[in-house]
Amino acid sequence: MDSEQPTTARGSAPLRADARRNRDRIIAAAAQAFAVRGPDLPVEEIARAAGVGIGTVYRRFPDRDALIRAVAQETVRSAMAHARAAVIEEPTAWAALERFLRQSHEVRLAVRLVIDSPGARAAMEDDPEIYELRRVMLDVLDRIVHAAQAEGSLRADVGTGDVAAAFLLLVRPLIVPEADTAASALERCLGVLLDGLRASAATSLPGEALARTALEH
Amino acid sequence: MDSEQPTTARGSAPLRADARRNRDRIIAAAAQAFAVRGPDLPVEEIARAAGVGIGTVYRRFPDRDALIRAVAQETVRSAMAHARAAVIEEPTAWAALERFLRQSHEVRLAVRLVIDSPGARAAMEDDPEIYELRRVMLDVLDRIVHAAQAEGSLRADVGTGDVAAAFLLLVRPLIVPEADTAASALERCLGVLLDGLRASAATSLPGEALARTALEH
Amino acid sequence: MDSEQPTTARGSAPLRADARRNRDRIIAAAAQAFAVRGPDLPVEEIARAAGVGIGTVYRRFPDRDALIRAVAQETVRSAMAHARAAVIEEPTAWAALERFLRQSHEVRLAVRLVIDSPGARAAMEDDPEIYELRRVMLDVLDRIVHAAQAEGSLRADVGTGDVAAAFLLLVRPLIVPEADTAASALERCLGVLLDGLRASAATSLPGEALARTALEH
Amino acid sequence: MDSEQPTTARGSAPLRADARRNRDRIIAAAAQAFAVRGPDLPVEEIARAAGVGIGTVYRRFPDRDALIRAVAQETVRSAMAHARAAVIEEPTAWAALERFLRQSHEVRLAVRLVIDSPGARAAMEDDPEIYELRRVMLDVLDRIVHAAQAEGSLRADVGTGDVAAAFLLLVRPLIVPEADTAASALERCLGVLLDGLRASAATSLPGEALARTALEH
DNA sequence: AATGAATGAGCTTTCATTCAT
DNA sequence: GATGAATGAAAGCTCATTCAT
Repeated sequence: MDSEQPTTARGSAPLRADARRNRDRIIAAAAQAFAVRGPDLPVEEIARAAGVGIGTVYRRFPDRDALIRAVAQETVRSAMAHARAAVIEEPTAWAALERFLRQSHEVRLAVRLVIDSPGARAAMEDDPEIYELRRVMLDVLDRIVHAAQAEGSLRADVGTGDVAAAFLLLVRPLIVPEADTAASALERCLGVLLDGLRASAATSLPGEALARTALEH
Repeated sequence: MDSEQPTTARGSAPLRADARRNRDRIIAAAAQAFAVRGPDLPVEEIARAAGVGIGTVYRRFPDRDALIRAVAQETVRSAMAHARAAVIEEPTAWAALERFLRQSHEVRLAVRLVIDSPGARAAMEDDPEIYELRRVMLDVLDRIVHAAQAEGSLRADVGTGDVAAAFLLLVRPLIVPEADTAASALERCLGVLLDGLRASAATSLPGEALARTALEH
Repeated sequence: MDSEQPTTARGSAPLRADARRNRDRIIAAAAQAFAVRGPDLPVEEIARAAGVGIGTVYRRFPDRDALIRAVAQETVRSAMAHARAAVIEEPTAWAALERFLRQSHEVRLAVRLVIDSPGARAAMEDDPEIYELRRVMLDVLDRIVHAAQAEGSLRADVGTGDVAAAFLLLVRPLIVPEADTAASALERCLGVLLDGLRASAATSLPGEALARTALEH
Repeated sequence: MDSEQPTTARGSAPLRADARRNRDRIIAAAAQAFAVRGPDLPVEEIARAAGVGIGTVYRRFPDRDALIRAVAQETVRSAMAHARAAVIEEPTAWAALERFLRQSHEVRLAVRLVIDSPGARAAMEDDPEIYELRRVMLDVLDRIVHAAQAEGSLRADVGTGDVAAAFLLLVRPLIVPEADTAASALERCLGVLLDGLRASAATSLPGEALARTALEH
């Protein structure tokens, strides 16, 4: 489910081995770099981190935004895999939800870039693949939410959009003095949020439940 | 509580009335502009929005970072006022906490700039006034947290640092297709978080409670 | 007829004296540079030639094309003056035509850029001022052509478009080993062309007379 | 007159058949591409048009300029053939001259590249083969001019250099809104020029007749 | 003191050329 | 020998900052 053919294969001939290797390296370096320094760092930095010349980056990705989109796709792709695995493997919908929300660092970047990135916003405009990914992601979450409400574990007054929004809150890097602190702080905030999402904890919320459509284009 | 002396008074002579007016205008325009367009907009844009020449901006603030710091100070200053008012005016500590966390709108920019801005990070380095402000903010929150735990409304297994972290989560702008959606989504997320913070909702959280010191430098 | 107010005044406030001076310098340097090295030379070269920083060029002209357009306008403007003066001052329409075709070096550049530039083509697209100038230029020529045919000096089987085309032939720099040679070769070619344009020299030409409209957008 | 040895044969072994085929394809594609898109298009585009890899282009031609020179040679070579044919086949020297000047289409590119290209100028520097070709071309024209003057059809006050200059005027692409217009405008301009070159049309020209030597290096 | 013009470093992108496959 | 990937120098453009008016 991971080792498919050339990742962006879209009919174009599969890349030569070295090109493929470099492409992967670039995306990995970019993902890393975006995560650490935000989406505004010089492309040259990414090139250096990937150990390639800047020209190589531009041969593979027509411009900076294309690179961002590619990173987003690559990482969301794996986020999807995780999420679907969660649905299948976990015994309860609640557990799946918990796992979904606890998504890894990699997923964090993905979502940030795809759904939520302020800086990379423009990069996503009018990119059908991105829209598609967003839809797929919300689909998965939608299923989890409904199942969890059906089993009575998730409070009934939230919609898929609400949970997605909560997810978005958690997905941003929390900038605090110590990186370790950030990690555990996020873990704990997630815990609090989950406690707040339990059916048993529910007090009233303002407004209407947010449907998934609220976060689609 | 508003007409104190020139904010940056550092022993330097108080500004002439018109100079002071310009300074205020610039900060206001910058705050507005940062909120709308993010922290990356050109200084010249800020000048234009403030209705002054760019030279005037630079006469008042030695460089871009100084302006960012000033905006942060100004907004945090008012955040503090609100928070203290909350403590005094609200009948219960829980209500004060709720109000504190609900500060989102105005505080949002402040906190983003002071504690959380990745881009503006460097701007804050080694600025004693900023450290001071951060400390003050945590002080206020600390008091609220302890009081709320004392009155039994806030779960006992969270520390001031945890609440501050939760606050940080809420403080970021939520980027979704519709601006209105973002606002209500944040309101609702806050509701969920508050439900999760109630003593009654508590299940166990991973790790140790985060002390306020975890978020200080 | 030359020392009017700010040349591109379009409602925007008149430039400060130094800015105006630099603007003029830049246009002059650019005209010179374009004439010598074609329209593809680095903007930085122009800046250097004008004795200003590159930023100054970009402050005045949003991009390279805007600069080309400005040069074109500036020079065509003076071409117009010359042409109108020719109409008024010369005793016969033929003399005016001769003078028009004999246009100076400066005019050469102008026309090349406005009507004929292959490289700068895109720069002119959709620029209403350029269209306007082109129209005006053809207007002037149109009047001369008709008058010359009315007086019987210009052969009757050519249209304004034909004369304009001939003009275009002459307007390009003739690249030959010696610059002096180029100048006199052009003079002599013009002489031959004029001889061919006389009513008395006419043998038949292929196709229809070219109307001025053939060269308008 | 076509199947001579490899053009750049310089003592190096004749190319293998497939290599030769590639070489020809590349030159043809480059000629076409230069004609259509001007001399500034990327080498890679030429490679693509030729249906070969860019590496192959560089194996055949050490650099971009070598390719330009080769294109020039190839096209001038065929221009020469035409011109010589004109001399032989046409009944009068005037007819040969007319045909020579009308060569425009195919010759256009050649001459532009060889004698006249401002951009490709450097590419020609110090290339003995190019000098040779230029000389040959002027030789042919020289013979035509003298013959035409001997038969009394061509005005006596022009030299080979003058006619060559006129040729150069016609050889450039005429940039006008419609491509068709350009073609017929050039035809008509040629007609006018020819009328001006007739002995009968002659009025006086400025300066001295231009000898062929004026256009040699 | 205020203004806005000038500056130039820095980032994005292109493309001639080299080199691994 | 052919291919196309990688390279990096060069050019366009932006914007923080300085300085003349």
